[in-house]
Amino acid sequence: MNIFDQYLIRIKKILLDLSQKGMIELPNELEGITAEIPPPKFNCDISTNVAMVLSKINKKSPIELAETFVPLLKKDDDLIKQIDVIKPGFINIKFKPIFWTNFIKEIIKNSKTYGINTNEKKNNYLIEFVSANPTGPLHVGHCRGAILGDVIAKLLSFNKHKVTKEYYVNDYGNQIINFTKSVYLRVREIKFNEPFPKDNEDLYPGDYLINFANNIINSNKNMDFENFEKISNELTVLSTEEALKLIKINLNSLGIIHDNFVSEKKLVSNQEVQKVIDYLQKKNFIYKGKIKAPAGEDNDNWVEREQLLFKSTDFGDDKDRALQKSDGAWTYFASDVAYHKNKLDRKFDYLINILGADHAGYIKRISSSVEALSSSKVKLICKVSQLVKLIKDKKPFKMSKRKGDYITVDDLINEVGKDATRFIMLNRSSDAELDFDFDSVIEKSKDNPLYYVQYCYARISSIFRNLNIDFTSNIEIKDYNFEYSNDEINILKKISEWPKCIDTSINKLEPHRIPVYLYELASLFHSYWNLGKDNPEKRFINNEKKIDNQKLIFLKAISNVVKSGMDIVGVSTPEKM
RNA sequence: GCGCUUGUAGCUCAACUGGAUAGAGCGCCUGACUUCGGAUCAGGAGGUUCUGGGUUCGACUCCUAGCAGGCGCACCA
Repeated sequence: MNIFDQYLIRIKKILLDLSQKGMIELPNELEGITAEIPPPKFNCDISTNVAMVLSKINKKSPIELAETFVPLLKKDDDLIKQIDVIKPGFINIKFKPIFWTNFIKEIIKNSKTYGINTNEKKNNYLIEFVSANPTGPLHVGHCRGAILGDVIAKLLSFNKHKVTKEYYVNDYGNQIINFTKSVYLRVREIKFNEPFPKDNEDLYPGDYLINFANNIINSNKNMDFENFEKISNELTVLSTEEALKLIKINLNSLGIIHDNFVSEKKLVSNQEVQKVIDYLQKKNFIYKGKIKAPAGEDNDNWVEREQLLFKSTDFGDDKDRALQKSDGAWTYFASDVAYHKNKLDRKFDYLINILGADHAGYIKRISSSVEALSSSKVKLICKVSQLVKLIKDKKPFKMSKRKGDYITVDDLINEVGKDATRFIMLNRSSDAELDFDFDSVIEKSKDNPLYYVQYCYARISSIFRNLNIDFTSNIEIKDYNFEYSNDEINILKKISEWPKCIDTSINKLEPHRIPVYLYELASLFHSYWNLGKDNPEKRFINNEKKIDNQKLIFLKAISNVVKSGMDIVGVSTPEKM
């Protein structure tokens, strides 16, 4: 029920008809022709650029061309009140009120599916996000990408695509060795009273390691904690398990649940890395060579080494990338290539990765590897979530792991709450840096757009409460013999944009459009609500304490869309606030 | 030095895959509560969309050359 698509299809049909009759020239592709939402000032419901797009190829002025389309559009369509041709060549369509009665009838009947693009092919998606190192709790920096990934997944699911949410666990490599050592030293601190070396930069200083150590000691009474060499493998497993447990709790408090956790270590031990290297070697994407130092930096201690390299420059990367360290261990990149081979083997239609801004430089090489592995058949879509700039006391707040003064997901949820965190982190484009003003979010929560949208839903719910009508049940209206006023049609128009909003959000993977849309819808609703102050006719509940059918489903239609939208964002819609 | 990315009202941000006279919130000014919930609403002021060129019927959007901020540029992950 996307009215813009419906009319676009109708327009294209008219064009093909005309072209068959030889009355018009068409380009090979009709892509540029659109049915759009007109700016509010034009007092129309749908506009199309068809005449302007076709003007050149037909050697006619857009206005002239538009005039020939108008009667054809009007023909056999008695829902159209008026069609205007405006300045540059737009064709503006205005519907009769009965159109909107039909419209609301349709979307109430299909309230569960309204907004879903039913014409679109349904695909199988894999989305990898968060994938933070299993060395400690999540902090605010992880939050934005986590929410971005989760909402993209929700969006795709809403549109009936199949989605698998995955977390890649980097439980292999130097970081993990350092992490395990750190846990071990905390164990020694507890058991043998040896102070933890605070000044060693390789170690993880956070106090949470004390908890990890305690948990490990308590549940492994028979372990020989005296001898690190003996227990290091087991301790690594136990330590990363502790960290993952904490990370999962953090994710949960954000409302995020992954379907799979894929272990890097397992990929290595299953020889999957070795296999993928062999595979790429056969395809000539791997050679032994040296990497040059980057220009313009102090490279005094740069050592050129001959090592195994992947030819990512074949795909536009600025240098080839190392796969193996000098001690023979695989680089992070090598096992990630194996991981992506693993993804490809599972036959998804699309692979999506959500990365933090600090890993943006990594995109070229990993997407190169996917191209090489899939013979360019599968494209890896990488979405970067830009940094969150924390503001505290009106000043930027720098997090420092070493000092331990960083804000964790826990802190954030406790102070701001899950819903506000999700809504605010999502309320703007992920391409732009985000100012997250801690104080203003906490203190002046009234200014929070989340509450503005929730309040709209709560107000509608309060009407149902006052009328003793079950808000959550479906409403059946038999008599649709009514027409909506201009104020109401304004809101219905906004509701008609909902499927378009979903479409664009998915096609561009820009979920921030959802909260932005919801805010606009809520704003129209609040305006309408306040009209009732001066004009009792505009109130929902009349003097007899009853409500007209047309107003009842009008409210229902609005609340349905708000609910769908808030579900996608992953925040609650309380009936009372 | 190179790569990626951002630059829109005083501040924080939108702008529907290139559409029309660029929109919101905050802040500032003026107004609306014996109300279906004021966590709301109505109105006002505020713009050379960083700069210069180009493509186009049409550019905040695309190309190009700059400027400014952010991120990255080892065998870290």
